[in-house]
Amino acid sequence: MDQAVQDLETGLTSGDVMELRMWLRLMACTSLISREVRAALTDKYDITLPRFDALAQLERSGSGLTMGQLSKRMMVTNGNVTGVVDRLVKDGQAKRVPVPGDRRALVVKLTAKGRREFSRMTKVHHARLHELLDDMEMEDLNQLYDMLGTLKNAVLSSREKEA
Amino acid sequence: MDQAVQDLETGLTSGDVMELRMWLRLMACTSLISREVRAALTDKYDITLPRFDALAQLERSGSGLTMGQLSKRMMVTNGNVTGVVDRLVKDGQAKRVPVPGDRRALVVKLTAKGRREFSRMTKVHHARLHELLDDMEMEDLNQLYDMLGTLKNAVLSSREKEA
DNA sequence: AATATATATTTTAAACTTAAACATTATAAA
DNA sequence: TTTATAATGTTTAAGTTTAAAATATATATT
Repeated sequence: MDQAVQDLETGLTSGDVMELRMWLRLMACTSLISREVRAALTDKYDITLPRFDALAQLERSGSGLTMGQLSKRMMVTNGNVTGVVDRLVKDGQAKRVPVPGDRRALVVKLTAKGRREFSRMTKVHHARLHELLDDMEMEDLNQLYDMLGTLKNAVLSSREKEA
Repeated sequence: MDQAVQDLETGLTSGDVMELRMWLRLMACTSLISREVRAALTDKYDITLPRFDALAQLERSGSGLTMGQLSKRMMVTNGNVTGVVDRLVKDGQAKRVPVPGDRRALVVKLTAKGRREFSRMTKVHHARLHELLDDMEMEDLNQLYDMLGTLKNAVLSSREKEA
């Protein structure tokens, strides 16, 4: 992005200011929706957002994910996933299965109970999201989705350049 | 948003699917940028993102914020702010000042040290954000900002309807 | 084979986060 | 005034999160 007029006070260009504003608003939106979605889930079920996210990734994966894969998809650190999966296992929603041929790795799989309960939870999750976004036009939603894609690619490509 | 064709398998409409996709991508973007910005800050300074956020809110406020106000602006719970401010105080970056006329309330203010250190940190923060968003066209950035505003308003108005 | 390096996961310590309970002070109502 | 209700902030318990260290296994090099 082009630099523009520089503010003598703050040292910020008008581009910097726009970047900052966008970033603050992005966080605000995520935080706002997160809170509502979490509340909907925890009101009805004994589940947290990270646990729900893990179940969703496992369901989507079909046949399970290694701890490392799950960590990447949840975009959290490795050690974090250990604790979340521990609790899923304790409650019988997931299980750890050894990987034949690699004794380091473990595949996490949903249990029948986990799949069943996730299916119920996901209905509540989608319903709450739908309520929250009811005022959004389909067109805006699509456009926002595309713009976020542009953003994501921009950030990813910026990271790659550094490596 | 209008309902559309309903999928018999999942019970989701095409609108639901779009809502979900947008939400997942929103979280992904926030998470992606968060991680980079946090790393930039913690590499150079002994500060965490929540603490930096608190400092930013206090700086912006001019004359300080009560615990409750800070909690609202940071969009986290009341109890959360107690701990974050505790650490700022411990490190001499902020102080709690009694409010004359209301012995329940406390105003959190930046110290000179806090202001000085925040000013240095914020440069790193903006620089990292600028690197990450360098590939974004100014026009796209503006458009994204506007769309996020639409989203924020949609969610806020949806919440109000319920109350 | 022995050594070095890399990969997969867990553990640890410190901090963050939430919801709910608690303590204190303020305001309204009887 | 006395009592009830509300507001402000802290504490607690459980869970999340990170970065860094540790453990165990796999792969590559010599």
